[in-house]
Amino acid sequence: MSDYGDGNFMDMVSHWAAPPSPISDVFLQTNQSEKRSGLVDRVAARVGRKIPPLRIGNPSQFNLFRKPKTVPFSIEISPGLNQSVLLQSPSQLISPFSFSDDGLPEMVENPGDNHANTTMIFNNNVPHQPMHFDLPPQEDSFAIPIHNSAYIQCHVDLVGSPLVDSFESGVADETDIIKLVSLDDESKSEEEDDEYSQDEDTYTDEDDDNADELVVKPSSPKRSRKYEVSNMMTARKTSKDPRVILRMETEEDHPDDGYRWRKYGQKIVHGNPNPRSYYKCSHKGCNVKKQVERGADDVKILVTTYDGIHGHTAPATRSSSSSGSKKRSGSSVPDRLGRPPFSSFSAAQDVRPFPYPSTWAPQDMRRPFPYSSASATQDMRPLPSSLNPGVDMTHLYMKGLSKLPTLRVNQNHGCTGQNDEPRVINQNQGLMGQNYELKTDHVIPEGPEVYKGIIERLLANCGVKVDCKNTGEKKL
DNA sequence: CGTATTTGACCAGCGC
DNA sequence: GCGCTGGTCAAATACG
Repeated sequence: MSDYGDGNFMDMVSHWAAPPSPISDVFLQTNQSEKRSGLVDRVAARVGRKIPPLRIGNPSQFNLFRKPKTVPFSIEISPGLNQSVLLQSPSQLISPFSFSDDGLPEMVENPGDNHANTTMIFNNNVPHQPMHFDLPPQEDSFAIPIHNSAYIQCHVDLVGSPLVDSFESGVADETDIIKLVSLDDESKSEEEDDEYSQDEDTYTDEDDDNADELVVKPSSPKRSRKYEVSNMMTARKTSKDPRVILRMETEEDHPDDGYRWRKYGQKIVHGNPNPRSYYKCSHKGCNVKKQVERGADDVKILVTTYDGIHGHTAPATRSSSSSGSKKRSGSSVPDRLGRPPFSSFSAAQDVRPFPYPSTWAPQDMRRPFPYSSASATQDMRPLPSSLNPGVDMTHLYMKGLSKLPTLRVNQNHGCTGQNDEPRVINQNQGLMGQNYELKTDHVIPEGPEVYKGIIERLLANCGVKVDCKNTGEKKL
């Protein structure tokens, strides 16, 4: 990817908006880029640092994302925007399948907000039509292995002055930057670059031959690529279930998402020294699976891939949801670094070098590791993350909500059992970005709701309607 | 003893 | 057909 240099947000914005394109035009037309310009400065001033640039996935980071034919789209979320924001403002979640008739997102401002607060409203009434949209130039792109996938990158910086806690009322979206990223595999991306440098017309996409597959076809020069994306519903060829990929920065190897999982396998996959763990939902009859692995280049990043939708409610108790184990994955014991059990968001930890031996190259890449990535007590890998190892999705949710003035609520709601921090909720903003009356009995979504909300809204933005009720059915 | 994890083996898909 | 790879199975093992 291009280097956004000093991390200045405007570098990214200009980079993004530079080539004339439908999306960039929209941005410019709505003057949002200008507003954001000021926003960035204000936010940066508040947090005492520059807004980090959007990160475009490093193709070498996740071998998970290598297969070119399985590239739908990618969404990256800037620091300060996490799962909770998706729940609060799902309209911010962009899908290339959710554009209006002209293929463009409709930009609006949230009402009742003095700050520039751009969200995107999509017209989902455009089924099964090829859509054209321009994407920001990608110099690093990567593939997601299954069609109908969403990719979320959540940076959760809890060190020092947590970004999400640094904002004032009503500015929940100031740094909520979502970026569509075209996906492709590393090698192909490189090839594209070469070809673009020569003659864009020479580009051919092997996926073009497959009408059933989602096609992300560059058809314009590198700096202003136009992509054609077939409808998602017809793109679903190889995946039976919707797949959502979550990327988040956390030390915990198996963050609690509210469901109980049984680990059934672990394997080293090509291109990633970190093992991938395979989990199945422990609920009887539920076929939801997930894969958890660390990024190849950045072990701070935990990549969780969910396959399918739970057709049941989450277990009543969440304490056992983390791997479902009694102790192995629990955080009540010192972690692999010998650190004390998780109790709260803590100060920064030293960044530690990742101690994989450089010469380590097992003949059989499958199971060279004597540890389980899902077992914090057994997995002795030090992780160079500064995050507290006990962060789970509920915590992320809470941290996200805490962007706005906080309100103590009944701690019985969504108690994780992992810390005693008072639960806080967003006073001013509801789940849909609407203003709420101040209430004191808001139920804080628990892990299942967080997870479900993310999944549902991801899929909803992809044009997939999901029914997560107890019927066990799902509508696609 | 029940439950969950570990891990070697196996299978299927894909590319050559 | 063969090898590679990702995904899964299931017996052994670990733990409370």
